[in-house]
Amino acid sequence: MPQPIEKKRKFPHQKRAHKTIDEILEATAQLLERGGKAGFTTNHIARRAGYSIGTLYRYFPHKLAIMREMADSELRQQEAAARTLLEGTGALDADELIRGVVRSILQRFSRSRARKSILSALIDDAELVARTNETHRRIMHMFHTRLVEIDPARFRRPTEISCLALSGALLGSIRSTLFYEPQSLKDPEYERELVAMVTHFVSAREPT
Amino acid sequence: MPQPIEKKRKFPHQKRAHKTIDEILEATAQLLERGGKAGFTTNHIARRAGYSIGTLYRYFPHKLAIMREMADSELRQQEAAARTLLEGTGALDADELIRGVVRSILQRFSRSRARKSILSALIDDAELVARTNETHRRIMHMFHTRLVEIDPARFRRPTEISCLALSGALLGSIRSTLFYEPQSLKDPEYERELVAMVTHFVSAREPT
Amino acid sequence: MPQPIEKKRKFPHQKRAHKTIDEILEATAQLLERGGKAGFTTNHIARRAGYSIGTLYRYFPHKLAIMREMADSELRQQEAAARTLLEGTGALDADELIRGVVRSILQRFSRSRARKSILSALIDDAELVARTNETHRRIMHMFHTRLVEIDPARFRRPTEISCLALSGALLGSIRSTLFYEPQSLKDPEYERELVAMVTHFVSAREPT
Amino acid sequence: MPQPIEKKRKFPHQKRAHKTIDEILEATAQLLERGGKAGFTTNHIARRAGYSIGTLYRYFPHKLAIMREMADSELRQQEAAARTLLEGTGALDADELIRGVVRSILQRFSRSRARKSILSALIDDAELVARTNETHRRIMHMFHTRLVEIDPARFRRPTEISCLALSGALLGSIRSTLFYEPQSLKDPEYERELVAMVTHFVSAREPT
DNA sequence: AATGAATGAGTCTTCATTCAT
DNA sequence: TATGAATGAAGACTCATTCAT
Repeated sequence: MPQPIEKKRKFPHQKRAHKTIDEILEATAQLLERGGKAGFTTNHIARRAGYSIGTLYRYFPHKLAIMREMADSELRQQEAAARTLLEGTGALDADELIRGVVRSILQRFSRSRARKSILSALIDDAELVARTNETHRRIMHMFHTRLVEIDPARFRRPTEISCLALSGALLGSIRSTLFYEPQSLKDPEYERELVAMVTHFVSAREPT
Repeated sequence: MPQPIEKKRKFPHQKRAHKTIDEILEATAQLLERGGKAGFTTNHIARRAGYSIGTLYRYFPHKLAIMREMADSELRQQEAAARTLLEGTGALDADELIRGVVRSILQRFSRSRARKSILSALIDDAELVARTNETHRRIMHMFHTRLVEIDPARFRRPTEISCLALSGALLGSIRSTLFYEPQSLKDPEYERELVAMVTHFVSAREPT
Repeated sequence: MPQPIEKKRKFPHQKRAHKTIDEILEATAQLLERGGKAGFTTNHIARRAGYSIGTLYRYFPHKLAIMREMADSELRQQEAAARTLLEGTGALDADELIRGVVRSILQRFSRSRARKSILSALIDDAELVARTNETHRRIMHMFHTRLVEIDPARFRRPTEISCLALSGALLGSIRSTLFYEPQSLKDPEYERELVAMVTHFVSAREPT
Repeated sequence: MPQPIEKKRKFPHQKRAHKTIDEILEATAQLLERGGKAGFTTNHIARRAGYSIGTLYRYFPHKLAIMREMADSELRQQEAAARTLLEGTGALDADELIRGVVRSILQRFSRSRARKSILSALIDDAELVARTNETHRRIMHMFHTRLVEIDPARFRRPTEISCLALSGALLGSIRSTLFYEPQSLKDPEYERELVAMVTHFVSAREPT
């Protein structure tokens, strides 16, 4: 899957277009869900969405654009969920917040089996990988900053690198578990492990 | 110990086969290193290895088998490196050991850019993903066990799930950094972050 | 006089159809002018003309019909220009007339870069090629006949074949220059070459 | 037909390769001959050549390359024929030489009906058009120069522009006749017309 | 055993044309 | 009458794999 230049597709008056686009994205997710990247072709997507291949290309300039839209949508949802959590919990204490974050991410991943395939599809597209990591890092930064606000003595200050390491660790752990032992994603012990890891990670370090 | 794959690995060695197989694997690695998945075809591999495509198919039944052999070889090396570290450092204290582990993994990843492509190329193969995760978990278990031996009071006991979480976190963080900010892999601060994370992860937990 | 094509051209004019048809033809010409055959699609034509693709197909049964109408219109203009030249210059001497013809054709070609694309787009259509050649031959015949009227002693009589050869030579030379060295089209020396060629061609031959 | 970048195809030991290539080119010519550009697809070419589409792409990096090879081969033959004529006729007088040139070109065109389609296929490819025109111009220059050698008093000196005009006129006339009235190509009167045209064209001009 | 020419199913993408609204 | 969403046949090109030599 190369990365052609973006072309313009003029969109009709956003009404029925949205429906078609959503159906195409839905079909893409379904297709990715079963079978992964095998058989993941534009023709299959179109067929499953109930449209012709021509229609698919009316709304997306190329295959990669479909995946990008999926991923962007996912990232938007993740960021929105993070903000909601942060705003709705002004009163929460730090531990509850940490638990909330971990749980929120875990739920998101254990809910949709498609994510797994999306992730694997993503991996070919450098731009998407970058966008994803950047978003995750930003979310982690938001949380970590909030924790410091809540209890400046207990938590260390976030840095670029600490957020990189943390988001990588948290998401990476979830990702590999998703592939390897998806059922563990719902195991309370697994959640506890992650919470502990995050907690220690963001805590102020005693000089070693 | 490379051998023709999926021929039930009859005997340990098969004379000159070794050499050919190694050269094919080497060519595969090189090809993946520059160019990633683009242009990564069986014909290219054969050509670069200095053999004909027909010869390549004498030693590997299909492309996936080459990838699997590569990955297996990599995993074998990783496990061997881990054992060496563990054995050669009987006298090391716990902190040194942790630092040694992290450093060893970091070096392995920052050395070869090929791993990145290999990772993405392999992610489609469920069996390989499983094998990889299993190995990493086993390695983590070995280390964690050793730590407990060194200082039973300071470290908690490893569990299946804790090793899963830890290996996912450690490797996942490195993986996403590799894709997103490969230069950070050599940043001492990044190493410190990982060391701290691992240290806390394996430490006995104070009641929260 | 554009009309819906291949509907047997019932009546000379059909109210507002004229305007739409002209706009479509104009859009076609513009599109061909920039970009040539690349991106030259019915949808682009319709969009640029400010109509929907459906509307375009109300006025033209298929893409080829648009091209034909364009070409026909061009031929009609060429023939009209030729007649104007012939009528308006009753007093001109023969050499002036020849120069006038050559200059008129050259100007027509160097004015619009679209002709180049039109030419190449039409070359597949045997009927159009025939129509074009026939028209050019007819025009040449008109001129040659007039020259004989002006000075029967100096000029030989036109024949079917001589007009074919002459129109082919004149237009062919211009055509290849248009493709290969368009700037030469405005070079006075080039014009002189053509004038000389035509002059000799239509002159009475001394016995060789 | 876009113009992708040339890729490299490593050629096997020129033995059987040549055969396959020739068969592909032959099939291309045949296909172009009947049906012109309609149905002129890579798959058709391969099928007609008796090979699979994959084989075709083993020898040609893309469709355009096939046509370029055809055209180049044609041009090479034309130039070779011209040189042969020039060398073999050191003793010929000027008129015989002119007649020889015209006749040689006419024969070449009336022999192969494929040329017609090649020409039309060519027209999309700016590079080929340029190459073709350049070759024709060069050939004309060779002839014109020789004529001056034979009889410096009778013939004017060739210039860049005169050769452009002449080759355009000669080939252009033939081209349009080929499309429009191919049978005239064998008409002695048509040949005489062309000979006269060329003769006058290269003759020294009396001051007008 | 080695070679590499040949295969062809499968992939993405385009675009003229139709037709329900 | 106008619209534009939808269609789908068709085309260029790739690449894992086979097999005659």
